[in-house]
Amino acid sequence: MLGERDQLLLRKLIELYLKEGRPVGSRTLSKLPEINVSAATIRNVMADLEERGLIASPHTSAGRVPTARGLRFYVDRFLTITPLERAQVERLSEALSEAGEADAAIDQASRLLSELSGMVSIVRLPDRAEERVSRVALVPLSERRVLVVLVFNNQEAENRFIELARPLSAEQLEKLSRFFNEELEGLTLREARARLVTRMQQLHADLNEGMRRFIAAAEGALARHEQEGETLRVTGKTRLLQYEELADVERLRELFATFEQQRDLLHVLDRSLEADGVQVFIGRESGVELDDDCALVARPWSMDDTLVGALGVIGPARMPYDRVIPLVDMTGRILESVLKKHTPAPLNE
Amino acid sequence: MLGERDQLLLRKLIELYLKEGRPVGSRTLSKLPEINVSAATIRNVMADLEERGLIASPHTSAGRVPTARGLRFYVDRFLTITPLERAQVERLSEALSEAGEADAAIDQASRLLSELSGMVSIVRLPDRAEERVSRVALVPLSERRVLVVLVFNNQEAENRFIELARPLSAEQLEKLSRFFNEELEGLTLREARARLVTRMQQLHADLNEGMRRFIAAAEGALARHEQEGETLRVTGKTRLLQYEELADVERLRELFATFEQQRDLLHVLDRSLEADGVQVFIGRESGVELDDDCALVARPWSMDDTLVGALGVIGPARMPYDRVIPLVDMTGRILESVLKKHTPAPLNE
DNA sequence: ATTAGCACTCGCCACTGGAGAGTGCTAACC
DNA sequence: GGTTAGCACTCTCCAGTGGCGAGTGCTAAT
Repeated sequence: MLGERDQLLLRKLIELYLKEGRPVGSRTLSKLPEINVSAATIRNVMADLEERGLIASPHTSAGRVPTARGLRFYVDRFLTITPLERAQVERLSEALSEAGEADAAIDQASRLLSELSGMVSIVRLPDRAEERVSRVALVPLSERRVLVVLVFNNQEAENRFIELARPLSAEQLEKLSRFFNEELEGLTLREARARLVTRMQQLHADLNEGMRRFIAAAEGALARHEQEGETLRVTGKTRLLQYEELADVERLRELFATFEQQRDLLHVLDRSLEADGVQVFIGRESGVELDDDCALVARPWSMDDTLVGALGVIGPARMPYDRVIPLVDMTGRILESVLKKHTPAPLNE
Repeated sequence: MLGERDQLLLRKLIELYLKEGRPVGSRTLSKLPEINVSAATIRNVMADLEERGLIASPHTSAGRVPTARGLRFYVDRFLTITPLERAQVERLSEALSEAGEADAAIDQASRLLSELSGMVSIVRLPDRAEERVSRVALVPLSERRVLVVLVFNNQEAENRFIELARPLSAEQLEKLSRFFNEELEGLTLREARARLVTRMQQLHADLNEGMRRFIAAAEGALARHEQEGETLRVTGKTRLLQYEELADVERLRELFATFEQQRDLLHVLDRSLEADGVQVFIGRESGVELDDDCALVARPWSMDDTLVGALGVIGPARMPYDRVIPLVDMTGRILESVLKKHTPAPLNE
């Protein structure tokens, strides 16, 4: 176990390091008002802390720097979180409510998260293929062109254009429209597609050529989304340039490569889904190819009590956790509350 | 005027520089098979070229490097353009046609432009507020919620959700739908908004409270787009990290800042609208805060014979112009042809 | 007009030595 | 026995040095 004094020293060392970004020496620490022992004593303590893997010295004569493990210890035991400033909370609320669609709200969340933290934000998007269709509308545009509007959860819509081999009459469209709404409502995109395929076979006799073709085309249009699969939004990569500890082109390149390779990032975010509330991953802890002096602060978010995504920021391990953690938390909360606003309600027809 | 031999030397120097990226010395040039004069003579010529501002030496003993002006001269006089490889053309065609909506096609163009050139691509988007509404559809979602679908040029659609203070009947919606389609078809978003305001006043007596409110809400929803104003898409910033000549964090930061500040970029792109065909801006020529060793290759693009945007790439001034120019040109052409595919046609109702 | 020759300049690199910061160890102290 | 002062040691950082290679400008000869 760590003694009282050892903990105090570790804490002060880390706080200084977070503030200054440079290795902290025994002399510097000994001058702090809270600390009444001499530099020599501190050196002894430091040797202990180093042995336990909590701090390390970059080289023989350069003071100590907290290791990932040290930072972990700090975050778990010492950190006191400053509540978010009201101005920031209001800014977040406003920006997210103003955005009309869910997608726009998520976009705003990502942008603000990056701006307010000064780091890179990552947001895992809900899988559109898992959202439930609440309404389908067919809009005839010309003889041979129809717009299919898919509405999800009554709060988000997607458009698909369909080119017809031959014209459809207004009645046929009307019939198709009823068909789609009856068959697909409440299904996920994935299920909807499967249903269309099945029904096409069952109803083969009842449908004429044109309608069959249309349904087939619609099924193809539904499929489009699956391959797109943009499931992660990364915003503000540029901001990393301003951190001295990363001011190395080679390093930056690696980091950026990690961002492009979204697979790894997804994996970490998935891990953050396991717990609720904000989680902090420091250095390699995350399992990603993240440098030991990078950290990720993430939080899952849900729609209608189902986890659908996660959001967070990535930055240097030396970040102001006391401000970043509440920021991520609050952004998640606000996003959730905004997306909850429009719960599906029955349609009066 | 430059003599025959001087031009040959300038040309060879630039070609070597473009290939190797290092300053080119007189000895190196003298060894080329095309060149039958000695290094000393070349040195004399070089002194002349330097006086004319076509080349410069980074320092006393480092060979010569073309200046922005020299590159300009090269591009205008010497450059022979390699036609684009068929594989690339096909890749572009396919990717752009597959994308259903215009927006997605533009997105693809931007992505591919960046990927194939290995540099940053920029695309100026058509101003949505200037596109013509071809159809408006109202989709009731619940008692108090309606989805408004705006279709532009029959090939792109946008969704707006409207929250009603009080429910509207199916007949009222039907009436509103006819009203919108009759009033707004063929107008730009901007005009449409103005029209709504005028008509509201004229028809005040004929409309009931609920319908008035709805129209007012619709007018507000139309307005939303104007403030958004994302008019520029920049893709592939990360790629700049790989160029040695920019391998300096300070430099990169400045460049990235230029990209964020879209105003300047827009300005250059606007200049490229003046001429038709591909244009090359080298260094400060562009008027942007671009480093002297950056260049922009851009081309306007149009829909239905009206200029609506521009697209291009930004990269180091030392770029393979012979490949980049046809790439930008072809991407523009293909984009235009894809967007032309669906010309508005009368609706059979 | 062209060329060979030569002194000169400059960037690059490896090496050097001194200053500053911080450590570990030891011996003295309370 | 924990704490402290003292001291030798180590390492980074920086400025200065000198040799090497590349390339130039000038001059004198062709």
